[in-house]
Amino acid sequence: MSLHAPKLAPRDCGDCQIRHRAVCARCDSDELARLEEMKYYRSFQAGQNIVWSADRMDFVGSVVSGIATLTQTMEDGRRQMVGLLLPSDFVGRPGRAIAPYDVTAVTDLVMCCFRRKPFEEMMGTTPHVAQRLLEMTLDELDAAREWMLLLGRKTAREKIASFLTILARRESGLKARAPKGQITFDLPLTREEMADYLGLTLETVSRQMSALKRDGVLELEEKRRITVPSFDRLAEETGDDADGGMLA
Amino acid sequence: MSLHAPKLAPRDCGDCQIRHRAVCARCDSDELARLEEMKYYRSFQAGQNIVWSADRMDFVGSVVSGIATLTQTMEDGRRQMVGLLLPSDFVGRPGRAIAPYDVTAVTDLVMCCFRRKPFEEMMGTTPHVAQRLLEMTLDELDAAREWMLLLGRKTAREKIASFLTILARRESGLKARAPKGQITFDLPLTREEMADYLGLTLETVSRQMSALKRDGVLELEEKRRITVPSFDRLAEETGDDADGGMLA
DNA sequence: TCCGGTCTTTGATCCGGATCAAATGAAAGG
DNA sequence: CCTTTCATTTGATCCGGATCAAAGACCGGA
Repeated sequence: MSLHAPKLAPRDCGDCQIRHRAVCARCDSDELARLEEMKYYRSFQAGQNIVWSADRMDFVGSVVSGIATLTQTMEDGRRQMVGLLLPSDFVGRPGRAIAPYDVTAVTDLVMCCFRRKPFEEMMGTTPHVAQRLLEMTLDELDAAREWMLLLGRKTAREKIASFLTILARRESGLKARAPKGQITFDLPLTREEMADYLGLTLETVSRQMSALKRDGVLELEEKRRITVPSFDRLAEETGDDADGGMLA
Repeated sequence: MSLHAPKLAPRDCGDCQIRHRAVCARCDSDELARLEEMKYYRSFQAGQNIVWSADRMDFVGSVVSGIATLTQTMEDGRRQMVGLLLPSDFVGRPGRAIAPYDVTAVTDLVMCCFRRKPFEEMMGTTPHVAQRLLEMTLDELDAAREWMLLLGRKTAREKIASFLTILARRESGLKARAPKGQITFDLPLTREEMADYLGLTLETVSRQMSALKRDGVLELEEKRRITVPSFDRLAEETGDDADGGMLA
């Protein structure tokens, strides 16, 4: 709930870059200045809920650091993660007050926010901001549909491999289509959270991780730190065609 | 491929209403006239492919009559439907030339189309069109995420019930939240297509339909014509909370 | 009317992943 | 250092839905 002032001068700080890239790649300096005035920071603790399903969500923004998830839950407690927010990802629904899912910080998290109403007003006067948001939403929709294929048709092993492929790709340079060679990265999620993302149980996730390790597809120094000796070898396990799945 | 002239005067025809509702709820008459000039019609036969995955898609538009599907396919033939297009639904990706899925007519189909390029240009000059498209895309995204919950966590019986609930709701007045009493409608899809939508096999779909019939949740006069004696009874089977799942 | 094809139902069996259960490991606090 | 707690691994068993197989049901065409 607390509002945090940026720690660096606006024009220099990395956060602004992120905000700028996420929201508008083409703002002129006037618009940039208006965005600059509007923005504020919010911090959340690991495990803290940011928005509850069916609650009002009066801001939009992007993740500066940390990880957040979008989840849907059934009455009896069955959960399905429907989105994973990594640094530079955008959250929020311009034009929508109510989110149909929970947003939760899974690690300590800092977000760069804009109040929804004034942001929407700016959207009405600067057409390319609306177009940029449309682009981002289409990207999310593509990702969601790719995920539907995973949830509906892939085996447990393919699901794990697909998930790790996305993380590995993200780690080795933003959006690099098919990274080469060895990649090391941290797992941001517990086995249970991975299970919720992949439509599995935590035991199955654990077993399949062990199996992939046994088969030399990955190495686990610590439980949450992964090395993939060969990205291509991992990608073969996803069931996607060779050029690599998550095409946007 | 053929272009079809509208059968009625533009201002009177039902197609225009559909197009108008789908694309822009707030056009003034100048913009309406521009849209009117741009639009054309295309017909497709049942089973015909409209766009292939990874092919260019040089138009956007809305379904006038008939049913189309969006599907993703893995190399080995596993298929997952990622969208179902009913009359008045919008298709197309302004700003995107390439679709990452197949679009297929499952019945004979008529679409009201606009060429993508000029449509995009109009989007740039009339901000509320971009906003309208953003709204529609957010709706699709919500639906996709709801579907992720279904694919990842629901039982076969719940999947079928959820699917029928959507059709029943759609049948009894567009977007009516929770229709009352008895509803009769046609199944637009074969058992196999339903299976591809729900992440099941056609045998499981058939068995669960039989089970729901045996339990009095639905009646099957013909194989593809369904009567739901009580919408609420059906909704109970979906696993969603009482107010009815697919909240937008 | 019969025939061939497609869609659908139903039965029998199998298997991948869920469930139940227990042990191990690793970090946090007294 | 020991206890507590939580994440993870691993084992044993079960079950829902997949797979394999066969038999209707329906339709259009000869």
